[in-house]
Amino acid sequence: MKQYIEQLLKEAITTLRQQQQWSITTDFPIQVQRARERQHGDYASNVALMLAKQLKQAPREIATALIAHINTDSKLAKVDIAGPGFINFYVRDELKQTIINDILSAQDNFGRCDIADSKKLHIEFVSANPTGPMHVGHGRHAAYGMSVVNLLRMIGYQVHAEYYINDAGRQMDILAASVWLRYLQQFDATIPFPTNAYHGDYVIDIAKTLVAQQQRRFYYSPEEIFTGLPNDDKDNGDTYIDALIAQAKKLLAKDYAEVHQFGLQIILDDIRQDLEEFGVEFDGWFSERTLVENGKVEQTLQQLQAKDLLYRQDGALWFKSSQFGDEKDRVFQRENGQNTYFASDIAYHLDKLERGFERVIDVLGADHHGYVPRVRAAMRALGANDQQLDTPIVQFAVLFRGKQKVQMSTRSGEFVTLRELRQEVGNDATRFFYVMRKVSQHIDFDLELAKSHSNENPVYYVQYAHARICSVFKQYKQNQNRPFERKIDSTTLALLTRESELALIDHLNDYQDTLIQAAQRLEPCLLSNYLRELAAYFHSYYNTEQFLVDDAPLQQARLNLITAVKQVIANGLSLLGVSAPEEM
RNA sequence: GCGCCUGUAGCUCAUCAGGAUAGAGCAUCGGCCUUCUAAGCCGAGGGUAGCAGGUUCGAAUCCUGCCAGGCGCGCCA
Repeated sequence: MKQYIEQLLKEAITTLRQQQQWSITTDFPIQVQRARERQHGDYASNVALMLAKQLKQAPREIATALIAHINTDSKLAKVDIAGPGFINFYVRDELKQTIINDILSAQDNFGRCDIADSKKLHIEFVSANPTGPMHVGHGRHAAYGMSVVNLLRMIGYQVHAEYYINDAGRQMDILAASVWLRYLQQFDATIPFPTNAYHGDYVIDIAKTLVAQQQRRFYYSPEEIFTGLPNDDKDNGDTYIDALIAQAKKLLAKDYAEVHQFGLQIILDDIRQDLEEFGVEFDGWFSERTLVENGKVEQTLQQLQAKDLLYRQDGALWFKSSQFGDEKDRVFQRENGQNTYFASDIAYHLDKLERGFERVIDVLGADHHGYVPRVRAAMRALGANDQQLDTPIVQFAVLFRGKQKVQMSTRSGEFVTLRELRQEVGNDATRFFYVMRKVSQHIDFDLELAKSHSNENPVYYVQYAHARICSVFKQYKQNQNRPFERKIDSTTLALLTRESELALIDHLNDYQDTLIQAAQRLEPCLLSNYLRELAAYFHSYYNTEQFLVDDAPLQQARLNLITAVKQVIANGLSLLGVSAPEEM
């Protein structure tokens, strides 16, 4: 409808330009918005106000001229001028009411369109280091990313959702060393555990499993391990743990990879299962290590070298990212000959484009926002168009217990896992809560509050509307013999004339626009807000009108209206990964 | 110091790419269950939109400066 009105305005302007020589720029953005107040009609446009300056005419005059050239047809009841020069459009009720039939016939697919023209899109999210279980910070990424994926699919994108596994870096070596040390402790409890190793209990569990499977196969005596190492790690934890890793690699030799892989696999399986239970599913799991092993990183290096974009300084190999908008150059290869994480990430982004994706989205955490310019720089340097890349930044979800901020660090083992959060609050409330706010908003999540007042979570408000509608139909089935007719004719629909009914119908008409907006702006919160409003209109309707009335046609009309509402609630919630319960 | 994000009712947040009278929930107060689920509805109070300028017919929204909070600024990932 919005698009339709925009078209009408466009045509009117074109006509006026031809007839009266309106000298205005050709590509004039025409804004049509939903009118905020009912008395202002259904849609409003500010074109006249926008054109006033260019045309040097009073906005109301311009509006009058435009209205005279608008082809009002069967869709519009009235077009008029209001206030300083807004043009208000009133859509015929008959037309609005047809949305009910549209919803009832499209059902689960209601709202779907293909304005994205089936373009191939790659989205990467979560991609947490597989060094420990998912915590509540990752949860926000998972919930947000999955909802965005669902929304993008609704508007026609062919989406490939991917999890990038950082299985090649130093963090993974620290994990491997941590597992090994915990394993050794099973045989000799006096073996010290470094400050900078991974302290979480899950590492001990992994180590115990390793003992059960391999017995003493990876055991070395403390003398063998600690001779030559610094006495403790108090002064320089990083140097100490690196020395320990080197020692592990030396002693375990080929077995090191096995210990490394063992820890990685268990954690990755856990992450996968956790996400799956949370309703978050990826189409691909992409290993950083494969990029190294199949030479993609090396190829990238050569490409950069061929373009003379690498230079050596202080023993390291630097990429001239500052030539492409980054604030300074970045290290590609370290002095010790190892490639940086950034190196494989360039190769990864190149690989995404080579796979034929026309649009690439990296969902990043607020702590990685500084990373964006260098990725863009790399893309541009290698001849790609960085306009294809979107990088929504997810702000932190900070947990509170009462007034106390919960510190979180995977390394120290102090964190609330996503699993714990899900168990305490429930999947539905957790998913909804995470996407209720704009991604650019920090969220303060008070655990005590979430647990004690979980019924106050807005998700229940929306779900309750759905359950209430289901309950009406249970009642209906008990009292009526004839089956419920889902489709209805325009005469019956015309019976829906109450204020609360028209408000609901208007809101149903906005569903698709909401999906499009939410998908294009990568903001699922627009959908969650929409659903809360829809539920509010419904609850209000529920309290003012009776659905199961004696007047059969009216009952028919109302039951169809609420069926449509139920369908839209279910559709919207499912895009957010939230269930629509039949009773509560 | 530099960069990114944020600042709206007592609290948590909306305000749909600059629009018409800034709205919800929680909390407070007052109503509504012999009729479809009261996890609901109706109503009241509560606002200098951080502060100060600027652009505009029009600013919570855009620009500048300042203040406050979060996050970055590694040959970590």
